[in-house]
Amino acid sequence: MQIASWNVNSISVRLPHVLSWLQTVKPCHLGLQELKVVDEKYPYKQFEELGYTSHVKGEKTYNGVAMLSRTTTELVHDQLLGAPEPVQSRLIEVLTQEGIYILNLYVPNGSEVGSSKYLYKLEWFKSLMKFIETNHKREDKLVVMGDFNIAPADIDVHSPEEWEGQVLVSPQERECFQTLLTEFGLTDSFRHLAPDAAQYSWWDYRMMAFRRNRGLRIDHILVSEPLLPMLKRSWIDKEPRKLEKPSDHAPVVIELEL
DNA sequence: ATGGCTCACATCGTGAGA
Repeated sequence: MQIASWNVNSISVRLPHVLSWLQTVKPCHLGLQELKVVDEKYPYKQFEELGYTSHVKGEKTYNGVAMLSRTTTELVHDQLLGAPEPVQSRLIEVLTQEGIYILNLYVPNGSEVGSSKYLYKLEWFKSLMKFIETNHKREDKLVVMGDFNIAPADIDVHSPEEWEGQVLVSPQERECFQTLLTEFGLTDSFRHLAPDAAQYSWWDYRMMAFRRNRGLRIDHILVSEPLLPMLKRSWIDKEPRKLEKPSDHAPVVIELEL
């Protein structure tokens, strides 16, 4: 069973890419981030024609997340209770028929270290920890995935010296990420299966960053302890990033053997 | 060198993203 995550940077603009990618990879579940549409403008029908039903938490202009599945899933949560103001559409959680909880996240970007948006990001992350603590046990089959807007280590950064101290790589953000892993027994699936791989999931639109492979690995799929023995593959699919008018993020995928 | 792309909008410059 394949589970994937993709920040599409506007579902309206990226719909052809997402439809094409679904037909090629055929994941069982796909979490999207940065829909940038209200629910009413979400393309439910086009996905249904490919056999995918959607749970959607949209928002005007910014943010917005969705979970697409080939099998029926139960919507468990579509908001982060206790999140700082202003409330934004950044979390959606479903329960699959196999009893796997999939928590799909769009973590705030943080703008600049020390800015009010950076503080919002840290507060949001604290709320996320409380949310998971409240709603899950370590024994749960739990996938926490999405755009974390955090590159966990220097190996996840094309030029660590250029990025040192910047947002996405700051020690505080990295500490948040590591605490999330240790508190709930979660494993970074990509890093677990490829301890030394320098691969990225996001490249700036500017300065030909993709062609020069100047990227960061900030999109992640974390799995809980009960799921770890089932984890067979984890990869980042750079193909859609090569297309015309791409998202700046690539899809990330795991394969579980149930 | 503080830009560089891309997206949405009570759009045609601005805020936001990362």
